Amino acid sequence: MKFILPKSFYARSTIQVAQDILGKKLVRILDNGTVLSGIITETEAYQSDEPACHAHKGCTERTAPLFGPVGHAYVYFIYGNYFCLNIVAKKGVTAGGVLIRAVEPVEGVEYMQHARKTSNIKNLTTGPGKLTQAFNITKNEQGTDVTQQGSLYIARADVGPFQIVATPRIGISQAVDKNWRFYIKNNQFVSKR
DNA sequence: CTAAAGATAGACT
DNA sequence: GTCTATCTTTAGG
Repeated sequence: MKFILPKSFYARSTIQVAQDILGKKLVRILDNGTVLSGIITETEAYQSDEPACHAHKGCTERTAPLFGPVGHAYVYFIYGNYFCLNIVAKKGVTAGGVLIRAVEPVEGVEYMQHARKTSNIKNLTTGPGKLTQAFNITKNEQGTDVTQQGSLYIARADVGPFQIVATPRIGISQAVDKNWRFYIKNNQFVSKR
């Protein structure tokens, strides 16, 4: 039985969602029917009222989904090589989203190993650019509604209790004093840097 | 039209 | 631990 997180889950403060989405399952259905899934282990919160967010300067063509309805995917290309996956989530701000930084592979591990060209399971999805490669997520997934069972969605997962750790975000030059990066304590599948 | 910077990963010292 | 490839997006003339 699948338990997809409803839109109301994302209609809360971005920071709240970033924490609550930890331990949930990211599911990806490929065109050929292959199922890929993983437990979300690391996230970051971004919202338009702070300078580190892409949407801070206003709505542009790239960031448009962040201003739209919650529960949609926001995918962008960075550094000429990598994609990053975000889920739109906000309340009380004009735009905001949760960056998925890392997941723990569950289903479709063989496909991920092929896509990532490595058999080291701890190197498959432990970073924003890595997980999009492993899950075959590209700009085609831009705007996908993750509250509906389609090619990409997020479901509740059967995981035990865990502790959440908050730290400063990674790879940004502004608002680094905010502890808006969250990950599951003692989980090996988080990006280390 | 031209230029500069960026929510990274991987290779190299 | 440090350095660079690489190209989309965005700002400015």
